[in-house]
Amino acid sequence: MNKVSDSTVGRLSMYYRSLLEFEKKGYKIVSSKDLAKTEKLTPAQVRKDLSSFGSFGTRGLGYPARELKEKIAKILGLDRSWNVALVGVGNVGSALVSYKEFQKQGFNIKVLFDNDLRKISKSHKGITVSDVKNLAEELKKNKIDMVILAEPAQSVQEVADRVVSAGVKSILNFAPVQIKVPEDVVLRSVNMAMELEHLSFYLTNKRSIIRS
Amino acid sequence: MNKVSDSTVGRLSMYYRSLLEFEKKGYKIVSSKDLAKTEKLTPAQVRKDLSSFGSFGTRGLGYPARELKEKIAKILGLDRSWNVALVGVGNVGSALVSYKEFQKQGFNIKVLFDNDLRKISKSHKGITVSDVKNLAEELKKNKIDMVILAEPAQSVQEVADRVVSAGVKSILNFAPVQIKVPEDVVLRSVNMAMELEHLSFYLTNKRSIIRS
DNA sequence: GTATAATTGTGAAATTGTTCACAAGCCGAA
DNA sequence: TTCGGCTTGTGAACAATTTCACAATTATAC
Repeated sequence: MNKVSDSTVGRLSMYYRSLLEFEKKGYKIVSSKDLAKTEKLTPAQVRKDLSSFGSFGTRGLGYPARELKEKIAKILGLDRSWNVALVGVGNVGSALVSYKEFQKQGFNIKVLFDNDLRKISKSHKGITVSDVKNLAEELKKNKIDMVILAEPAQSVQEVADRVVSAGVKSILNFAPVQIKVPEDVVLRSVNMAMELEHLSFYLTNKRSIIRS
Repeated sequence: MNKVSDSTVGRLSMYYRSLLEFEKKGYKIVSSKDLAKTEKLTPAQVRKDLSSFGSFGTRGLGYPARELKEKIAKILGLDRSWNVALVGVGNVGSALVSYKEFQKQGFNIKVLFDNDLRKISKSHKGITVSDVKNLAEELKKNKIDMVILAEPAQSVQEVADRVVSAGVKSILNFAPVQIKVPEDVVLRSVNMAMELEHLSFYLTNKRSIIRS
C-alpha cells in the first residue's frame, strides 16, 4: 500500500456507507459513477481512491457491490471489533454511549470513566463508570484499543497523556481544545463549535468569492 | 477578499481559540510562531492564512493579541449572535442543547423540534419542543439562521429539504448520511462513526507507510 | 464473430495548498 | 541616528490532490 491521504480514508468510509445502501437496494454491481453520484464526487476520484488499495473492479462493468464492500471493510478495519473506552460521562459522553452506529460498526464501548464521585460505580446504559484514577489499570484490563475523550476541556491534555502512557495508540477527542500526542499515536478531533463557526463564516462572507 | 479554503477557515477558528488563551495569559502581542506552536502548524502557514484577510501584524513585532482576536471574530461572524434551531431531541440532540461552547460563541439555540409526541410541547433545558410539522413556520417566526440536524438518519434528507425551502442557508448535519442541498446553502457534516473508522484504519494499517 | 457501448485503471496535466526565503519594516540599544 | 535583531507579508518553489483523457478490457446485441 502506498501513501494514502486522510481525505482518501474519509471517502472510503463514505463509499462503505454507500455500498451498504446499494446492496440493500439489490445492486449486484456498482460503477464509480454510481458511487460518485451519491457522494457528490467525480467518478475519477472514486477510481483513484480505490486504486490505491488494488484493482477491485471489472472494466466495462463496474465493481461487485458485496465484494467491494467487504474489501473496504477490511481496509478500514471494520471486519473485526474494537474495544473502546470513553472518558467523561457528561452530555456528550452519554450521547456517544447510546450512539447506535458505533456498535453497528464493531466499536464496543467497554469502559466508562469519570471523576465525579456521584457518577462513579453507577451503571450507565449497562456499563459501570470507573474512577478516572484507575485509568491505566482499566485500559489494560479491558484491552482497550481506542479512547474517546468527552470531557468538558481543562484536564483533557493530562488525561490524554495518561492514555498514551497506558499504551493506547488512538484517541478521538471531543473537547474543544487541541491536544498533543506522540507521533505514533493517532489523534482525531471533533470540535462542534468549530463546525458552527464554519457556517457563520460562510453566512457572513456570502457576498465575497469563496471556494466551497 | 480572495478565495479562501475550507482548511483556512478551520484554522482561523483555531487561532481564535488560541488567542483567547494568550489573552488570558496576559499576552499583548503574539507572533505567528506563538500561534503556530500551540496549533502544531508552521509560522508561514499562520501568516498566509491571516494575510488573505489583510495585514494585521507589525513587522519585527508580531500581532496585537486583542485586536487580532477581534478581527478574526469579525471574519468568522462571531461578533454577533446567531439563531439556531435543532431538529431531533435524542441523545445527540440533547447533548448539543447543553453544549456550553455554543452559547459562549453566540450560537443561541432558539427552537427544538421532534416528531415524537411524547417530547413535543415539553420543555427541554428551558426550550419548548415543537412539532417538526411546524418547521417552516417556526423557523421563520424565530428568524433562524442555522439548523442543526441531529435525528437518527432516515428522514434527514426530507427535513433538510424543508429547512431549505423555509429559506435557511446553513445546516449542520450530525446524521450519518450524506444529504444534498442547493449550491447556495452551506452544509457541514459531522459523522462520529467515520471518525472512529479513521482510527481503526490507522490501527489496522500501522505497518504500511501512511501519511499522517 | 464483430461491432458497439460501457467502465476500469492509470500516467500526465491541472489545480490547489503549503513551505521557503527574503525584502520591508519596526523596536530598542548605544 | 544608526545598527542588530526580530517578525511580517508575499511571490515563487514545492508538494499534494484532483481531474483529465485514453488504452485496456468486458458484456451485449446482432
